[in-house]
Amino acid sequence: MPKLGMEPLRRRALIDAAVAAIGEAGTLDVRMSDIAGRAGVSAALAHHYFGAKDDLLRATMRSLLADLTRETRIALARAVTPRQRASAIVAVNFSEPQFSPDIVAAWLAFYVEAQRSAEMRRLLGVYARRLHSNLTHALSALMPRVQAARTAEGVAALIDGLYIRRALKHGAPDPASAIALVEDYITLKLGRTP
Amino acid sequence: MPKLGMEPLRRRALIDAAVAAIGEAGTLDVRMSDIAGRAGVSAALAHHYFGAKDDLLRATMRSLLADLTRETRIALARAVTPRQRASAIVAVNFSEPQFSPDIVAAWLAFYVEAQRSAEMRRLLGVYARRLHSNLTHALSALMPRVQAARTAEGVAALIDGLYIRRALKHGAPDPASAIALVEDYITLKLGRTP
Amino acid sequence: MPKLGMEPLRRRALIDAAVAAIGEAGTLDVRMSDIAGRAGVSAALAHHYFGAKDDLLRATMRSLLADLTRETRIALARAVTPRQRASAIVAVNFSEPQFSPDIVAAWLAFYVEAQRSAEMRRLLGVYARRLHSNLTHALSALMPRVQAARTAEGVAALIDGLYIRRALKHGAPDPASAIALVEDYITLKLGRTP
Amino acid sequence: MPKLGMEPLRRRALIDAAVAAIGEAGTLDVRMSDIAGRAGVSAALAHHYFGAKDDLLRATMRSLLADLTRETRIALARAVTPRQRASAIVAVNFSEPQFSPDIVAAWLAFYVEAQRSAEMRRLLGVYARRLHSNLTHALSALMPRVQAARTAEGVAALIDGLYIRRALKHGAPDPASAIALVEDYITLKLGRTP
DNA sequence: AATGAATGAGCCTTCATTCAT
DNA sequence: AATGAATGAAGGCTCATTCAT
Repeated sequence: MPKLGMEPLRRRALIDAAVAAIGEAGTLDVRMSDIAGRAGVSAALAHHYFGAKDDLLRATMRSLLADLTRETRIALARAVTPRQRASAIVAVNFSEPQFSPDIVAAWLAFYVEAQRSAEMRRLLGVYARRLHSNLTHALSALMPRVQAARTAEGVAALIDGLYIRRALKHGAPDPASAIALVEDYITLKLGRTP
Repeated sequence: MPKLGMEPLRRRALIDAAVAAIGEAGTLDVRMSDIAGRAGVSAALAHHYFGAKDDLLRATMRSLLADLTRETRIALARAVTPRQRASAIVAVNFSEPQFSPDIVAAWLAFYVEAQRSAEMRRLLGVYARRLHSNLTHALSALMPRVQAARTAEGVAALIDGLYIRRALKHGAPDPASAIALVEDYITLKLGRTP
Repeated sequence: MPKLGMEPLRRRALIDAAVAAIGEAGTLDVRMSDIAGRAGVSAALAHHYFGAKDDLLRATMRSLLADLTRETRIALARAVTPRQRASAIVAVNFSEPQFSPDIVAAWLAFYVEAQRSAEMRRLLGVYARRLHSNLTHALSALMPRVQAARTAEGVAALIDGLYIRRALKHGAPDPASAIALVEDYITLKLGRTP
Repeated sequence: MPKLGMEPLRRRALIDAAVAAIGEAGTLDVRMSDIAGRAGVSAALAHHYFGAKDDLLRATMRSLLADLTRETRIALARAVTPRQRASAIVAVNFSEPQFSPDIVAAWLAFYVEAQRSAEMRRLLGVYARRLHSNLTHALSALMPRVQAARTAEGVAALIDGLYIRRALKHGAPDPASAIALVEDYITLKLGRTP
């Protein structure tokens, strides 16, 4: 009987290493051997478990999406009022580790890749629609539906903008002020103080 | 009898070709031979005029920045009131050809590269600070300086976010609705300020 | 409590799997893991029993040779007259499973490998000399020895040629017409000899 | 003006080098860098001119086929009687450089590859059909058409068989005795002494 | 007896860059 | 001024082989 059960551990380690490598480099253009090295294994093993580099990258992106989805679900479950639901969605996007420089940079790298890869585009599209849908749903209780959808777009754009600025350290928004900026926007749209 | 005065023409053609190639690919990871081919010359000539690929890329980015700077200067010169100045800055960022898909994608590509290249980071920093300064200056006539700076940050983030969403076709904002979104934000901030 | 007596079973299964894999691929360039998989075991086990890939291939070739040798011996034992002996040798080469596409393709693959491997060359040489010797011996009773040797060469060349054409499906000779072709050749040579 | 006109020279040199490398190795499994090295250039240049390894191999096979086709055409043009035409076809297949060990081994390697590559199979099929057609046509003037076709098959099989035996040095047929063997077969089928 | 785990070596391929003309 | 020719360096991927259990 050989050493057993390494596969899930290695897959996890390789995906984590990929996030770290991509986040640090700010691009998907990292070497398989770098990723593998960070995970403490050979490049050959990465290929053994994932096939080609693209497969590992796809798995990595799915992992990022899954993390965000899970965190969002948890945060939404805690929220009671519609306003709290909207705030919960915003908060998750700027919470640790989602808003850590590496994760943010990795997100940006996948965004860029989505311009070329249909699969990446599809995955990001799913996330974008869910974010929009969640926001619109929460805000619809507080304003007309059309207004809610429009506000959701503004919030989504703000989140993306703050992400890219975080990645580039332009005005390097810290989580608290990022949240404050978006909350302020929502509050203004609601037309009353929180 | 060599053709004289070709240098400026070739440099311009190569830079334009670089913008087109990068914009189409959505990344700086395009071949020198592709760029040169679009400009109708050989890759060797591109090296002759620019040295290394990095040099051509830097020149290309400077060109994008110069275009935006020039357009901004022109638009600001036309504006009379502070409110018009703010709107002018916003409008330029969403006017043709700045907000065309290729230009937007090229911007995004350079943003990403800035994570690695100090020179790119410096160039983008100059632009970011100028945008922020211009906005803050215009808005300071309409609200307290601290509020103005804060609003400028929001506007900048919105612009970046709308750019990335344009590049990815997430909600694919058209110029008019993008401008409306940002103008709405400014108007809200103004109305709430006093 | 390890299973006992598995070795001969595994070796046989692996050799059979090698023949099948090589025959299907038409080359020795098949993966150890493919061969092992066909035998229902891991690649590591194949190494355990055979050492290196080359060793397994050599054993596989010996197996093919042994099969052919055995069949030839049986067929020759049944033959009574010299003419029958010649026909028996021919018939064996085109009988099942010797002339089945996979076996034929495997033979061809080993032929090719013999250009590089001295051991393969030696093994094939033994078989070639025995074929020639058997044919010459049978035909010597019917024609002068020199003529018999020459005819044996023609028969051997025909057999090789029909094998390669079978492997490539050039004119895709079926067993019956292949035999007819070679028998016709022998008959012609016999009729002309006296 | 750069150094010009190297392309046809390099392509020719690379194809010749490929034939030599393949002929020596007895397989298509040779390194691009080996082929390029024999041609006195880098592997990168081979890719520059041919694209992928497969493309170079296809071009190499086409070259072998073209050589044989050309030689056959020349030889047929010289022949007067049908019997001479048949002999001419045979003679070409065993003439220099067609029957030189390297060329023969290269042919064999491509034969083997044809089991996997549809393109190779197609190319070889064209050649096989032309050989058969040429032979049948020549022999049809001397015997019934059905007999002629059957004899052509025998001749083709003999040629293939003698090629493979040449490649493997089994009985290592020299050109003269190879021709004699095939001519003898044709003569026997014609039913009369030459 | 048997295998999952793991890797080193090797090859194809790409591409920026240089050079001679 | 311009380019075809040419290459070195680098990265992805495959596969036989070894090892610990």
